[in-house]
Amino acid sequence: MKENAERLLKEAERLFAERGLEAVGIQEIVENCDLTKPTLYYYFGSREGLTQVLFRQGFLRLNSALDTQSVYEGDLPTYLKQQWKLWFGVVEAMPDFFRVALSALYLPPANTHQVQLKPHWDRLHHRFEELFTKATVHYGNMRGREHLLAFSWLGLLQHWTGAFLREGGLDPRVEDPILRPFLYGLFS
Amino acid sequence: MKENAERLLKEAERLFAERGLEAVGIQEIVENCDLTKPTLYYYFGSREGLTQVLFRQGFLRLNSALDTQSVYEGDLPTYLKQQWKLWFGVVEAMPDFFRVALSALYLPPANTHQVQLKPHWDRLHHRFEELFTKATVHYGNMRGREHLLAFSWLGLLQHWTGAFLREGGLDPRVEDPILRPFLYGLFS
DNA sequence: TTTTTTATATACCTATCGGTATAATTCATT
DNA sequence: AATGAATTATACCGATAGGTATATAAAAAA
Repeated sequence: MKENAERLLKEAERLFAERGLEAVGIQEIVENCDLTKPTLYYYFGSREGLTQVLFRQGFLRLNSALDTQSVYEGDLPTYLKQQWKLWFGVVEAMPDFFRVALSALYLPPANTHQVQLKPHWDRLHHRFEELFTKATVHYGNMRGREHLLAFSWLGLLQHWTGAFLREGGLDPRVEDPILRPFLYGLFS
Repeated sequence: MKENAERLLKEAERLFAERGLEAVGIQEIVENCDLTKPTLYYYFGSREGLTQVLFRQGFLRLNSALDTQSVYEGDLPTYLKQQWKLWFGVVEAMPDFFRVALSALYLPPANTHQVQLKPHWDRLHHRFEELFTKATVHYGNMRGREHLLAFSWLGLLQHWTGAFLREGGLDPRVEDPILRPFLYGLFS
């Protein structure tokens, strides 16, 4: 990607993270980059095109990071703990992206940004669901709850990502008291 | 409150819930009520005044509903289950309000609507924290975790409220698998 | 070197935003 | 009936929104 396109994308992400997706205009983005509107429209076509690229890149990086984890092999608690660490590693690496991605989490279905972001969150949910489905081979009692478990797991990650972003980090001592009840829930 | 003021408030809530707080203009609100802008400004002073009244009324009603629960008396799991039911009773009674209140949950701290809504969510968190603090009398092992537990409990409610609003309700059969791990977490 | 493609700027478009000065209307009180 | 307050409408404000027609500059290809 060309340098100015990246600068625009980076600055847009920064501003969106700072004040919200709908509170930042195109004008301000290009001004902060010492560029003009036609340049942004040359690269991204429209405002939606800009946010679309932003979301796609961010979730691609998140998914790639999760992909680095070796395949699940029978020890689900350990696997999830690793995934937790992996997740928050990415949050720490690109906090602005998560601020933006989270900001649209509960937007109404008819909202433009929700329309753009939902597929990405859904893919994550699907990914988790597949994990829990695979795990039913070893944890048969989970059968029939894969969807619910994936949704709860995603909720846990989202909720504590919000906390991470507000407080600039997560006290490592809370990891255990957070994860333990969820892991317990897998077996009961 | 005067009739037209209530109509405006109700219509604003509906539109905000449908498309998001920042995607709806004053003009559209008043038009849908067959009124004009000066009328809205006569009653609410400004756009922020309108949303402020909206949030205040909604959270007042939520808190009032939670207040109907008798004081905690030593059986925390039962108390929380009741509170869960109470909460989702309110969600069902005023879904649009929760759509709006949730939509700003993860907005950046500098965002206007986040600024307006955060105090209300904080008050809820505070309320829950007090509950868990009281409960440490009977559940000493919770001591020192009151803040974390209140935050987790709030997160659980928010997450599943989102699900409720998307799907138009919550399968009562999921209540137990959701609550059980959290309640377990209280003791470990 | 000429031509073509890529990249950026100037200057403008229409629509809408939140908000208001002013006037008219409605309504209760006297 | 006259008065004064409460309520609503007409018509406007400046600012900014997203977006673009057109020209120009820079770089690559011929």
